Amino acid sequence: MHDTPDIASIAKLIGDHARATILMAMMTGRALTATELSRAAGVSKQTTSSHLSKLVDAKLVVVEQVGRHRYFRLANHDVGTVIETLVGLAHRLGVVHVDTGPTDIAMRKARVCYDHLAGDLGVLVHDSLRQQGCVRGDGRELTLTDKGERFAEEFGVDLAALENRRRPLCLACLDWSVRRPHLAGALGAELLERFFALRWAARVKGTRVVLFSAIGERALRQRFRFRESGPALAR
Amino acid sequence: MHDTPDIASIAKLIGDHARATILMAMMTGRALTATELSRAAGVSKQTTSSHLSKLVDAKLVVVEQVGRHRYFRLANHDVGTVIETLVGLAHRLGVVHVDTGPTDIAMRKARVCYDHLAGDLGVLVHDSLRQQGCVRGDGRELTLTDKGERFAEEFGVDLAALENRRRPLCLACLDWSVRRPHLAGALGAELLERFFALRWAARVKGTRVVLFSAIGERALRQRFRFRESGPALAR
DNA sequence: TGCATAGTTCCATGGTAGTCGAACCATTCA
DNA sequence: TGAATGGTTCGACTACCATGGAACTATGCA
Repeated sequence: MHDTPDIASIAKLIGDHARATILMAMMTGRALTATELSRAAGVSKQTTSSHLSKLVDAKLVVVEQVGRHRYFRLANHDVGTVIETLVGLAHRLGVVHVDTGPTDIAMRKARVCYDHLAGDLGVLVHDSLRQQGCVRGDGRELTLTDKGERFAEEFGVDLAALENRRRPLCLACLDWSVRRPHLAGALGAELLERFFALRWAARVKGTRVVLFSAIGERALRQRFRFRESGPALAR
Repeated sequence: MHDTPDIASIAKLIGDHARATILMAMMTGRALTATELSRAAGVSKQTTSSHLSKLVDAKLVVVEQVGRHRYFRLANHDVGTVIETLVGLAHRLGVVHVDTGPTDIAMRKARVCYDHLAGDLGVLVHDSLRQQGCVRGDGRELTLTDKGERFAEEFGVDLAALENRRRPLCLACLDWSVRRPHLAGALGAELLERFFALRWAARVKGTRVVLFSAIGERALRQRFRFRESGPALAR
């Protein structure tokens, strides 16, 4: 009992305006980049970077690296609970609006992320496969189930060839516009190849946009049916 | 961003070691004098006075004047909730402020945590209720089962009255001597009241110790039977 | 390849806030 | 009335730390 929990050091971290705003912005559950957070907090990137490293050191926040982006989010539910009770105590309401990404609608809908499909449709594919029990897994690495193997083969993917490569077959890649995972890895890349081969979609030259034809999108949505509503939200 | 609840200024107040210790000392629910608090926090009276006036200004703490004494206590239950969640988070993160001092055996055995029972016996009550299927739940919030309701009514708790309050009925509060949860929330507080009413136990004046009589402890252990291995105590 | 962007580190600066000594006021009690 | 105790105010010292400018690394894109 003389081992008093050090609530002061935690509270001190929250007790700075910039950091509090950063944490509040993360309360949406979405992962945000340092730049977005710096805008939200209204301080420079250097300052934000310093704040974020403190929050990460204290394990209040975790970070996930995707290319040159680093996505930050609350480390666990307890952190959210603390913020929540603090907000309750402050008995006021307010939501921080953060500008998330480009306004290019086509980019948001479907684009290339390295070599696989990202954007709304990429997320749809991922969610569909997960919901149908084709892939499983909590973290970044996903496992392809038996059902998933059958699905892939039916779709014309040569799994044996893919497995020969060193590359992981299935990975969850965090989408920067939707902030929810889409399918990466060897299989993710191969699926995109199939979409092109089937003439469902084509790349728009000079950009990363993937343009689906009306027929192609309909075919995609049919193949990757999504039986409703709340896709288990990324945490 | 300018209308967001100002959680930073609140957290900043808690984010100082002396003030955090003061607030923790008040978690017993007792009103304490400035001098007592200065001893608890280990700072001078002037410093304590300055801290207290800040806490009062911010309405986290209220003061009651009695003669030349001024009794300070937490302003309301929300403040206690914030501290409680912070303690929970601190433990999850494993940050404890080690303060060398005599280990008071009585405190470890049974003490008041804000307004409910903590210590070995508090943990025993929690574990018993859980093992008998009276409460369920993984996180901080627990649910009272039908069986639990019957148990509480039999024990003389007026559940209907408790449910009328805003306060959550059952919460798991992490014990910082035993590192295991005990029962908090409205029911936790009410149970402690019953223990006092039944004359099983009494508070030791001026401390947070709850002293059970031999008869009282036997009665408690009988009522909250705990089948199987004793509480695995580290240390 | 060259350019733009994301993000970090280093550093100087200025403000804020925790601390206690000393003096002061208020209450109680002998 | 004087002494003791509870508690606050004032002022000075000090340490911490949030901040952004500048320079730097790394990644992605055309």
